[in-house]
Amino acid sequence: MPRAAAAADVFNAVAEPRRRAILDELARRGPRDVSRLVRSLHLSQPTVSKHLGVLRRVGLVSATAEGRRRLYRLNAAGLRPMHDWVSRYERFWTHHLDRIKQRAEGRVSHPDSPHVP
Amino acid sequence: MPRAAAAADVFNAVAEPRRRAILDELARRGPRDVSRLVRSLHLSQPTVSKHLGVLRRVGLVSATAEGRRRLYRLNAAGLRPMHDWVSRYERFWTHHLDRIKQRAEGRVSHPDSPHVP
DNA sequence: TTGACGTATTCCTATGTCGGAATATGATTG
DNA sequence: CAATCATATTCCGACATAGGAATACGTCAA
Repeated sequence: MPRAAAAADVFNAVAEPRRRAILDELARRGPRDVSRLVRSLHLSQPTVSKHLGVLRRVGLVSATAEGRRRLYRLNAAGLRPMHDWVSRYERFWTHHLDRIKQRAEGRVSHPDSPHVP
Repeated sequence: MPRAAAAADVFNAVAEPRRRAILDELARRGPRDVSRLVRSLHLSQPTVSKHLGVLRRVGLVSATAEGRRRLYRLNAAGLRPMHDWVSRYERFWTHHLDRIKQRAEGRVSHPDSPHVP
C-alpha cells in the first residue's frame, strides 16, 4: 500500500513544511488572501493554492470569497487531535528524567496483557 | 519534487498511523522487542521492523541488542519539536473563542511587514 | 465587451512511499 | 556443524506526491 494521502488527515497534511509555514502565517497575521501568501512565503501561486487546497480538505483552513480574491483563515481547532496525541508524551521530558527511566525500565518483560493505564 | 522522505523528520515519521501505534505501545508498556510488537499490533514482522527503522532514523526510538532479540525503547524527547510547534496553536481553542476571533479578524489588511510577535 | 487580475486546475515527471514475499544476517541451541 | 529463532533487508508493484508550466475560470474595471 502507498502512503496515505496528504489530504487524508491532519498529521499528513502538516507533515509538509510549507503547509506549516502557511498555517504559521495565518496564525500570526490573521486571514490572508492567496497572493499575499505567495508574496510573504516566496512560493509560486499554484503551489500555494494547492497547499491551501489540502489544508482546506482536512479542515485546517476555511476560505471565503471576497470579490475576486479568496480570503483564507486558520481553523486551528483542527490541530487539536494532533496536540492531544503529542501531549500524552509531554510527561516524558518534563518531570525528572530519572523517574521516567525507572518507570519505563521497571516493566520490561511481562506477557502481552490487557491494557494497564 | 516528490513528497519528503518519511525518515526526513519527526513530522513525516509520525504521519503514519502504525508508527504512532508503535510509539504508543512503547510508551504504555515500556521497552519491547520486535516480536512482541508484532503480536500486540497485529502487523507482519517486516512491517514492524521497517517502521522501527524509520523511527530510529529520526531518533524517536533506540535499540539495544539483547541476545538475539533487539529491545526498542521510546525516545520521547524527539517529539518535542512537534509538541512545541502545535502548542503554539493551543491558545486558539482554549481561552474564549470570541477573543481569538476578534484578535485574528482585527488585523486583516496591512502591507506585508516585519514579523510582529 | 474586452482585457487584466486573482485563483484554481490540469498535465507532467521524478521520486518516495507502504506492504508482501522472499531472502539474508546473526545469535542460540542441540 | 546444523537447525532454529529473531530480526533486518531486498525486491517488487500500486500509488500518491510536490513542483513547474500551461491553462481554465471567475470577477472586476475601462
